Amino acid sequence: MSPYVETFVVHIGEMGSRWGLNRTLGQMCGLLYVSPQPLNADEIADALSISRSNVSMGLKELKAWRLVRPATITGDRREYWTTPKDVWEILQVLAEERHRREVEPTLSMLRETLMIEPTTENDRYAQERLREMHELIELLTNWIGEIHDLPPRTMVRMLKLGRRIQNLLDRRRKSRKSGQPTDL
Amino acid sequence: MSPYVETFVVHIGEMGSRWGLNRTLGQMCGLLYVSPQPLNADEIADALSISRSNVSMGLKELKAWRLVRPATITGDRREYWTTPKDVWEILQVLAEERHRREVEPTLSMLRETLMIEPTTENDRYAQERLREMHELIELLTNWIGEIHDLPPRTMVRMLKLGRRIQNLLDRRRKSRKSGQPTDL
DNA sequence: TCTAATTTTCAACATTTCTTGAAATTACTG
DNA sequence: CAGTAATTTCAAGAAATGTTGAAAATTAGA
Repeated sequence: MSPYVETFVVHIGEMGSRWGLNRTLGQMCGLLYVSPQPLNADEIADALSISRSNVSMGLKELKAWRLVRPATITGDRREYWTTPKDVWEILQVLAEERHRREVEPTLSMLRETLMIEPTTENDRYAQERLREMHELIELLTNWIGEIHDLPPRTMVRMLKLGRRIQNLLDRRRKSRKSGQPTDL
Repeated sequence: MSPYVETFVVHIGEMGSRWGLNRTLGQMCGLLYVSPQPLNADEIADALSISRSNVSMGLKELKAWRLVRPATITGDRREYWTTPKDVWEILQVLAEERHRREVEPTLSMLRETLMIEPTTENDRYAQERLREMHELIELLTNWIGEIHDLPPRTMVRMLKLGRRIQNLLDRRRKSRKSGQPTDL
């Protein structure tokens, strides 16, 4: 690995642990991301100075994260691997997977717990807190779900709009109030 | 702890580790969140069956996360603790702190690395990947920063709007194209 | 200022998570 | 179908993280 690539890979490794992966998984992703060609398991092990079996387990996990995909190199029997090169796609996948692992289980738990009838005063208070938590998380989840399906161009327009979204919303409200027809 | 509260606290503990905290930190937050009154360190240790010193260290970390705040109980010398009761506020704090820990260091690293002149063909390719990554992350970061300062009411409106945001944006583009004056 | 209640620190211990080499499995090729 | 190349599994060891009690430090009030 060139020093240039190494700086990046080492850093992504450190971050990896914070992003729900771990150091090795992060490094593997980083390496594949900046590699012009797909790499095979031995090349990865070699570049990162880790064992071949570690790479095998890492790839297995990264497949589960949908962060690597196989690439066939003609005339070579070994499997080659790469990441998506589109950052937007990577971030989207990361966000989805984290949502699945970090939010969905909590939503289920909240729904289930809210079915139980609280008996004491304290439990009644707790239930109220749980209800609020459930409501907001569900609202956010639905929003993200809807936003997710927007075409990338719309997405970029929204991002570039930034806080001026407020004007747009104000304007919309005004026009609705005044009874004008709207296409929304 | 009542079984009702325990279900919740145990679950938040499990999730805690995925949210960048750890089991104990998660449990402490969960407990304080559903407690009608603030609790002191001994009460926390007792409820969660962990050592007093563990609670002390946990509170220290949770202070750094801005997830707990002290509350004074008159006529008691001990310190009492609680979490914000507003879920929105909690999620916002969590998001901010995670951004600070998970995104900002990466942005710095990318900026620094992009200053270096790549020498080989491979490094040049890597730099291109880094540049794309930097660009998108910066765009997203700025957007989140702007959105963050919106008043909660605007926020809720935007959330409720969901994917219909697309119509709004289409409409705006049309009116700009046709040369009409706009307040945006 | 002194005392006792409370909180914090820290180094040893416990637990969890990660890494590895060897063995087993799978997948090609002649 | 052998035979070999490539990959995966797994149990043992290594490293990293979390937890604890004892002791030090801090604090509030007498």
